[in-house]
Amino acid sequence: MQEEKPKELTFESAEEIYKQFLQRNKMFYTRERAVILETVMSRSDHFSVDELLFSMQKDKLRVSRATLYRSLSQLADAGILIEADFGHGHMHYEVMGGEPHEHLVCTKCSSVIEVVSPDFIKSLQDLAAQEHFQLSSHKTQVFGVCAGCQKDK
Amino acid sequence: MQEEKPKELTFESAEEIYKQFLQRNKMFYTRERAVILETVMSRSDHFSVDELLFSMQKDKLRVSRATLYRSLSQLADAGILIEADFGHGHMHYEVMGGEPHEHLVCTKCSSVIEVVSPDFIKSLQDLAAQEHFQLSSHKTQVFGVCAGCQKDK
DNA sequence: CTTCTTGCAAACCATTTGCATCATT
DNA sequence: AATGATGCAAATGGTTTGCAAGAAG
Repeated sequence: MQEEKPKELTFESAEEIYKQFLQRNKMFYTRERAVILETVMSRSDHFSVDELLFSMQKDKLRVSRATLYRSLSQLADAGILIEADFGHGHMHYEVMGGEPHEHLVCTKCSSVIEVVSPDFIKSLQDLAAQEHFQLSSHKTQVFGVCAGCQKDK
Repeated sequence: MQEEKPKELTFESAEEIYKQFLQRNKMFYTRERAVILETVMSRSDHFSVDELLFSMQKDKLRVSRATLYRSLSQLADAGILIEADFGHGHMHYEVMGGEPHEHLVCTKCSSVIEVVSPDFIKSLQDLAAQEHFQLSSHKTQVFGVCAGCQKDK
């Protein structure tokens, strides 16, 4: 019994999931979609569309902004990415998998603190279960003021 | 000992808070701001800017959309309103006070379920305390799929 | 009278979309 | 071939802002 680790999503497994998702929806696995998937899977942070686009341009990988928007949204539907709205005026994405965690978003300095808290997740699940509400995988954001910003009053 | 009820915010108390807030920031308590405060305090739901604007127009209360945006944002700063982003493409507001509750937001049908859960709030507070993070008053939104939408697969 | 506000219209900005061209099956 | 995807530029839609005219202190 050693399977308690959350399944890390590799490029290969994600590619398989994506291909099946596309097939199921009668869509093609194009060059652009492959490049985007690869780039996305190489990141371990939260990124915005613009950050991703710039980093791809730096690597001479050319995709249009429109295609990037379209693909990221699909990848979220396919369960490979998580969309997170930190209230910064644009979406952020992160690769699904890894330790379940929460985002503490500072409304003053905009920083995002990741917290792993099984207790909190348990109570969140209990809350959802009570209402027969099917949680979207850790999309919960907690807003407030971080320790640093409390000092600089 | 009968003071366990959360303080309900009346128009009068809110007006006092607002006036002090304005004074502190060298701003005026104008006719428009009074009308907006009054309208806002008469609501017990979550409302969008447009909903508020339309309901005011129906009552022959004329304020520009710009002023409404400016005032609602102030009222949130003053602690009279809470801004809630349900991911519907526009902000929602609700009057501060009343039972602390959470919002379960259905990502399929866009409905918002209010849940009062002291256990959850306790664990949220614990989480914040651990990180010396000062919670913004119940601004946490929980996303998922509501019971109804799980049936209509 | 000085300072702050309002309303209007224009600006903003992230995201979406129509369409002609091109790629995948 | 037939269907779906891409890139571009234009559209969308909520929110913000510059500014001239009007209220509050």
